[in-house]
Amino acid sequence: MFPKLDPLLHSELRLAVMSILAGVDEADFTYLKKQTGATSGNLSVQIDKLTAAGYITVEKGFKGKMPRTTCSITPAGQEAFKQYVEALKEYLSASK
Amino acid sequence: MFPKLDPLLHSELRLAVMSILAGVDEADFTYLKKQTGATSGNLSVQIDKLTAAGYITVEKGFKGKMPRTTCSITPAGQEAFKQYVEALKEYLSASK
DNA sequence: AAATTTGGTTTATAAAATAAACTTGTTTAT
DNA sequence: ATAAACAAGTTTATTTTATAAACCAAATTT
Repeated sequence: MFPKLDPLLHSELRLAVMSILAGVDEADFTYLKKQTGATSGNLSVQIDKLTAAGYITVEKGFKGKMPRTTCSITPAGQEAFKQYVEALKEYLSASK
Repeated sequence: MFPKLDPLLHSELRLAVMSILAGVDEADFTYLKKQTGATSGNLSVQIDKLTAAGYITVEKGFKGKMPRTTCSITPAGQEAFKQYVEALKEYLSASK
């Protein structure tokens, strides 16, 4: 009746990050930070977890002389996000 | 852009419990346990938290000689659940 | 050249989820 | 009648997460 919710996605910040990345080609660290309102530390940690899970990829480069960390969602990440949304619907609609 | 998700509801088990209670008049401990597949300990703890938050009420009685714990959602709980669902939609649809 | 800002990472702390162990009483089998 | 097994939980302990605080290196501004 209640499917398991992917613990990697069932986190406010990671979900917000995935939600952003699901809709764009790529987004850099500072953009994600601004959009989510997260602290750098928290964002850094959660990006690591999503990377370790293979849900996103991170590319480190430079914009001019300043470091730039760019994140993109992977196909596996897209799929996991989709599955999570489906699973969540079961919870939200169980009351009907 | 991303509203805060009520931490009391953003928990797999508590959400499942609330989801069930949102649709019925009342449900007892064992029913909730069967439906959610949770362990007794976990369920007990999460019920306490929902009670402390004023989202549900708990009545203890007996069915024959055996103890029976009955849970019901409160108006505050209904409202919180509704708000949570609304907030969550912002996350899920951000990619559009 | 000193102070501040940018773009982060690492480490520490607080909170949550979960599991394991225990309690109280009941039913069943011997 | 008594021991064993079960029901319905609660309490305590352990593990996992989330979050914040502190730190770092390089770049920019004053």
